[in-house]
Amino acid sequence: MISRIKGTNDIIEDSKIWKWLEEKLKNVALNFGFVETRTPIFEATELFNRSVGNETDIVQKEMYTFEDKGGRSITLRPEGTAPVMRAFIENNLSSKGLPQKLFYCGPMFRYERPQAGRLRQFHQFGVELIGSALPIADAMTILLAIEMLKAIGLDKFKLKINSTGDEKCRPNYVETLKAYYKPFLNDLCDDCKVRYDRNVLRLLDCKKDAKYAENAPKITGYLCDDCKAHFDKLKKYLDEMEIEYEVDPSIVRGLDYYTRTVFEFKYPNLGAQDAIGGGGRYDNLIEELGGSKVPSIGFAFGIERLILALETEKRLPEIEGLDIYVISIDEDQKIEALKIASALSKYFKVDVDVMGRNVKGQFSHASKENTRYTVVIGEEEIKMGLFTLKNMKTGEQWKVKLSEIIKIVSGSGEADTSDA
RNA sequence: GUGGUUGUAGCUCAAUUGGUAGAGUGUCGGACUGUGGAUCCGAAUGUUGUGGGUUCAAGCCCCACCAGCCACCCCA
Repeated sequence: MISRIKGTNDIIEDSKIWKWLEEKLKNVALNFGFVETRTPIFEATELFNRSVGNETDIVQKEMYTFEDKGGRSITLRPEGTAPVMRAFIENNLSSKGLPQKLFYCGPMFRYERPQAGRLRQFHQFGVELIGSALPIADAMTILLAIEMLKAIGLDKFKLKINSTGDEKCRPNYVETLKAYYKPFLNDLCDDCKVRYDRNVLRLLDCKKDAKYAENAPKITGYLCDDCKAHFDKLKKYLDEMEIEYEVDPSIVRGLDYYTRTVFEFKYPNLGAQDAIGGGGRYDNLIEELGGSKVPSIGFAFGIERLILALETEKRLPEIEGLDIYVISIDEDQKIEALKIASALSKYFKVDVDVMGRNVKGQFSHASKENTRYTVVIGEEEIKMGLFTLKNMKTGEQWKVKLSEIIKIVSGSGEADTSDA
């Protein structure tokens, strides 16, 4: 037997839940004026090296990179923002006016050790608000994310925000942090020794060396005036919208392109993989990718993690069953049943027997499929020109015409004939 | 990538010191030859994750690999 690749999933029965979830998220985004984008699943490796950052874990060890037959280096996208920004530049979207409000939904790939809530192919729903440097754009983005969580019935999330500064103030902070950590350098874990040179900010969220991070200088104390004003204003906006949040200086994010605002949504009882979504501002990314300077902000949710959260909350939607199952008594009525089902399928979700089950078996199957009504066709019905319609919940049944079936099942009429 | 743990029917799990693999549930059928969800009866389904090894004999012991889970790392 050939089995699926480690860290991937077949979504079969759950596809109904996925569809429900994606529709909900999509509708919120559409109602806020966002437009769906679909960019390729693979991109030039260079795109991620330059945007996500050469020193990040994603680029260093998690990318699915290969050479195609033309000798080009290709990478399966590990995240959604860089491809969308590439498309923004390539399609000259800024000429259509700013802001551009885009969303995307699809698979991402990272080569990591799988565990619950962490897969090698996983799915993200992401939103990008492109073109504004104002804190009101941050507020709108975060509001949108919260509206989405509420729309699917998740309300126990924790919003954590932080500011990582910009090119003016971050270098100072990095120096300050290095100076602080220097005396402990030999005591730090091996990972942190490497991080010290590569990306000192990462030291802050190391669990092993948390004791040093506690007393480390906080970036919020080292922001330049502009960054501080931006952050203060965002907090004020969130307060005014009565959005609860926690300022968490350890939120650094693992992608290099973030500037100023970063945020994460955590959800309780999900184990170690409890971040259901996250995002931030990226004011220099488009410029770094060869476009003009277009400040932007965005975020992404992990679909699998949202579903895990819904499971822990027991908030998964009830999957609707069939409206009508058309039952044939004998072989003779099989084709008639199919014709009737076909006519009814214009209005309802319908099914007929293709397994040659007897009457009892067909009822039983209809029941198992959560069917609302059954229509029975036998010799008797064909002779009378009427069908037997049965309400599977109440057990009531009537002899009715086809037009009557449509009325009753669609809920716009009661049966006007009785006895069966 | 590191450490730990688990893998038996579609699903949940049994199987004594190593001695020919079982139950519940689900599926299908019958009791009920035109009526489901209740009850009773019956049937089918396994290379015990894969491949080696030890042994008269391996689901059980040993090795390797694969996969899941937990934690690290990191993030969605």
